[in-house]
Amino acid sequence: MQFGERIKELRESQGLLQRQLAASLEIDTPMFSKIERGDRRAKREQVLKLAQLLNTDEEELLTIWLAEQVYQLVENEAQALQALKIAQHDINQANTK
Amino acid sequence: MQFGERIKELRESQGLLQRQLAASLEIDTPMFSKIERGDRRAKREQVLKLAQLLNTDEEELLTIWLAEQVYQLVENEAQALQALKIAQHDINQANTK
DNA sequence: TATGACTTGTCAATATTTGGCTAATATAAG
DNA sequence: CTTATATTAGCCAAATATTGACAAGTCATA
Repeated sequence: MQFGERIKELRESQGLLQRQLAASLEIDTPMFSKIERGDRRAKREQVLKLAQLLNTDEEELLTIWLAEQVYQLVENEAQALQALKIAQHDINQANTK
Repeated sequence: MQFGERIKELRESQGLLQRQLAASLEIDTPMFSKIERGDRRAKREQVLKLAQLLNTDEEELLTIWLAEQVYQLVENEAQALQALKIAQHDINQANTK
């Protein structure tokens, strides 16, 4: 599930329009549309605001938003999986330490 | 093993100076120093050139270079591990498809 | 002290991202 | 067929981030 898809799903389930959420985020509607379609990425603070506006779990949104960025960073690298594995290991090290 | 560390290790094992590699990369010595210490990140093309200059495996360098970027992207997020897991899954999907 | 290797700090150049504006498309109602 | 509303597409400017150069600093050694 992509970030934009999820936003759209939540927005529509609550009968909200793009322009309403756009106004709350203080961006224009075309910009919001692009975020929803994955054409532009949302900023972290926008993700947090969206979680509030859509009455949904902040962590869930942050997770898929982050995952999408990681994916975009490594997607066309042959070493993507290896790199992710190393990063995972490093995070674990940092956490247990 | 960090990217910069590895570069330094390889460089020293071959008796090369920072200014020599810097010249080959067409950057100045201070810039190279920063890359080696992890203060600045190398560009992808610089990684490839370094692999050549240091007679080492291009894939190995690319892997740790990529891993470092992934790490920096997620390091201060509580959802880091979850996000990495999702990204991994998405890469696998894309690969098998 | 003098020299060579490396590091630090700051600033300008460059590239990337973000957002706004206008116009286009789509859908539905009259 | 028009009109009205929602969404999308394309383009350009503003804002931000990245990259690099330069000057000055430290450290080690002769």
